[in-house]
Amino acid sequence: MNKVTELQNEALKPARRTESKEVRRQQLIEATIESIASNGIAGTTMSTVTETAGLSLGIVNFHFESKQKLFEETLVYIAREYHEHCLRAYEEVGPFAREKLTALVDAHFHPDVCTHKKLAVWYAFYGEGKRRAIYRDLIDHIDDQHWDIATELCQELIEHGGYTCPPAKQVARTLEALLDGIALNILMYPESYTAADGRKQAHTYLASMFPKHFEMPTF
Amino acid sequence: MNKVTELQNEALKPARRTESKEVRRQQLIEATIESIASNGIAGTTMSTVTETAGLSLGIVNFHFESKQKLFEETLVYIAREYHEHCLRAYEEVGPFAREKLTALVDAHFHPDVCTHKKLAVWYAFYGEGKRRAIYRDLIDHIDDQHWDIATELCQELIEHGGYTCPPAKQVARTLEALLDGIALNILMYPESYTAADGRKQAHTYLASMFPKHFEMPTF
Amino acid sequence: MNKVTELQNEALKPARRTESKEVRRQQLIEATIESIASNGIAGTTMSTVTETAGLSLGIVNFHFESKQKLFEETLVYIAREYHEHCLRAYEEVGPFAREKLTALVDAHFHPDVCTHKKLAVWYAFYGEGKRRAIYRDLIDHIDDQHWDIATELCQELIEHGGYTCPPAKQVARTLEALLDGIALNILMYPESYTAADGRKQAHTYLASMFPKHFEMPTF
Amino acid sequence: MNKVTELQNEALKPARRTESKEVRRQQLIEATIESIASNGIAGTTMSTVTETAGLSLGIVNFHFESKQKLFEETLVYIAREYHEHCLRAYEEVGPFAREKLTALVDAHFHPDVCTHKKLAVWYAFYGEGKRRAIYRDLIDHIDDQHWDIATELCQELIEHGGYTCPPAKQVARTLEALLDGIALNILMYPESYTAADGRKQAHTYLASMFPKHFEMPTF
DNA sequence: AATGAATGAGACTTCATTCAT
DNA sequence: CATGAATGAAGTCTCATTCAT
Repeated sequence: MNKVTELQNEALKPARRTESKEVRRQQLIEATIESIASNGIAGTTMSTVTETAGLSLGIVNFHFESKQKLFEETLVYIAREYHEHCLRAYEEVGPFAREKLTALVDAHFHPDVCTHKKLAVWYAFYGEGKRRAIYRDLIDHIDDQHWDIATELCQELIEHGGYTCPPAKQVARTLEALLDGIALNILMYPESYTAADGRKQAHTYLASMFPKHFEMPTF
Repeated sequence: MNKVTELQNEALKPARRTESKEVRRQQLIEATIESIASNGIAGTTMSTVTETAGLSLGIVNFHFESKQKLFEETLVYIAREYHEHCLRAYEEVGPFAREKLTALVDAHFHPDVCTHKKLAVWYAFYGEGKRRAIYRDLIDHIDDQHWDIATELCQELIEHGGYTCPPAKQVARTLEALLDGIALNILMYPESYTAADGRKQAHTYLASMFPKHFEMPTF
Repeated sequence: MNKVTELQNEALKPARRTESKEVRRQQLIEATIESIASNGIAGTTMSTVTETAGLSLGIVNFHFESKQKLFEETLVYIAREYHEHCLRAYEEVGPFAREKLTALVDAHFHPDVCTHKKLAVWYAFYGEGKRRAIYRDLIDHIDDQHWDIATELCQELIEHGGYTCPPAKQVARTLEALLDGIALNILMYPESYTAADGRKQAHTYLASMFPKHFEMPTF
Repeated sequence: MNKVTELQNEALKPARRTESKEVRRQQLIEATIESIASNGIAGTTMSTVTETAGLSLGIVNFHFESKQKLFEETLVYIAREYHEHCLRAYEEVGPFAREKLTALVDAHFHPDVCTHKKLAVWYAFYGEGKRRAIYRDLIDHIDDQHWDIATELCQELIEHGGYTCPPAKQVARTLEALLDGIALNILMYPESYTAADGRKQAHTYLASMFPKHFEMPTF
């Protein structure tokens, strides 16, 4: 029985009182994302999480050590999902640097990871002050790895296109910063600025830097 | 009596138990910034604020309606300071668009406004979920005005330089997003990425877009 | 089938998933003693008990009505064990009052009943306030019976030795109180004061009161 | 204004909303004693304490760091009161060892310190298992000092009376253990065994050991 | 104006008990 | 019989707000 069938069967059965530990953890993490997006970190309580999940108050401390641990695992979950999503996109397309960079940027704005909810969680943790160091350590290496890959691809493009532009490392860093800034726009102005807008803006930057490889979108 | 004279008089008098309302409010707002930067919004309490200010616990509710209001006024204070700082820079330099855009970007990274503490406050509010709408409304028009000015300046440069590039509005938006993304970097990696690094990166972007007007920094 | 045979058979069989009700109850009571000794009554939970017993959490409520009942049965178990142990000692030795009193005191300090763990349980219940009345009722008649026996033996010694001393009832009561106080010492200072020290101290009292019947220990 | 007058005036005034820190702490410690006596340690909650004190729930954590700290300070309070009470009795009477030992024993049973409530607290902490070590450390040196004083007095009596009896140290230890055992009796059987009974029993022991110095009570 | 003790709602967490498996 | 996930009441502690001083 494949996964999809399993999930369909699942839907037919009455809600099981006891789910597997992994299913419940997943359920709670998703409720946490939901709640952080709606209420912020300061406004997210054990109650908001469990009510969102439709479960009882005590269950979080049963599956997670504490609220703090739940938050950490939630951030790790989102970070890992994003990371794997991007890596997969990077690996499955090919073989040209142009294609790979496009895939990477498009992955960033893909509806699976660039949802309002998930962006809200990212920025909630960014703003967390005291705990920023903890959260940063959790996602540090992911940031680094993205930067490395982007640098490598930019380097290939620069060599191939004979561009006179800043070093690949700088271009990649600017690209990453731009993606972050765009994400903030999507988060803050969801009604007037969408993921599609963001994607177009990122492509505009690529076309500006590497005109021989990327086509400038029309405005 | 102007502000300087007032401060001088202040120094001559013994510390007054009862300061003017405005001085106290200012003092509390600065303590709030300090505390949000150190403890995050969730970790900022009336106690952390008043202890930072060296005042008594009860005083906040005397000078501000509530904690919520204190937070709002704190954000407004930072936003207004930033805004006026940028506007002044924009107005005092002249008359060329190149000069004004440089001034605007440099103002963004000026040590008065681009401190770790103040960036932390910005991003703390960005991450606040439920209250995001409130905070956004407070700073919306500031963002808009910045974008308008930047657009106008880019437009001038494009016309003057005869660039074939995306519309000025797009370039300006990308610039704004980039500045936001750079600020996040300064916030997250204060040890390895400074305001000076950020400024250089922003100038690199300008030099890439408008090579006839801006010199590419050396790397 | 007697108890020894039963235990031997037990060893030959593979560990049964379902033990007889009595074995499980015994196992849980012993785990309760262990846990109360380590964690106190306030720190003893269904989890600490079942973990100590190596069983699953839910099992207590299957074998005992409630936690409260488990506690009561645990106290009764210890009290009964102590009582039967003393009675047996009293009955098996003889026929002189001197021998019987010695046996009674020695039984009190016997390694089977005067363990740190079991003393801890006694005093845990003594300190239980609200529930003290309940627990007291459980062990009341045991205390009384001990006192009666000790009184009878002292009476015999007094008559036989022609001592001029307080009434037998008083001497017996003092002996009982002394045994309680000594037990507290063993509980509180396990490293510097052992059951053997306690036994010696009790014998010293007997030798002081009944010098013709008991030899004073040497110091 | 002496203390009594002050207290009377106090009673006439309406309950003050803000008392001095020391008064509140005292009030809360007394409520804690009350509650431990009624409910045991396991049954004593922040609610039972504050309700007994007629104050609001949050106040304990304002005056004490935690419940744990409140408990420790409560035990220290009772221990110190008892200790000072005994020392004062010992010092104020004189000059003979017989008088001093009498004073010491009588102090033990004095209505100020030998109340049912306070005994309940002592034994509640004795029975506390895991925390026993902490509490023991708090009262260790008091026990030691008592033992030292009693030993010294017994030594004097033995030398003066020319008794052939166990070493003074042993007699003193037995006396202390007896006092503990008697206290347990008072605690467990408050209706049939009073502090006066206990005092008489202790005196009986002294008269048995030192017949030339103490008169045997009549029965 | 300023202080800080007091309040009490609400947060996190624990845990006795239940019950589907 | 046994398991252990789930529940939810109750506990400890925090903290925004109030208000007597």
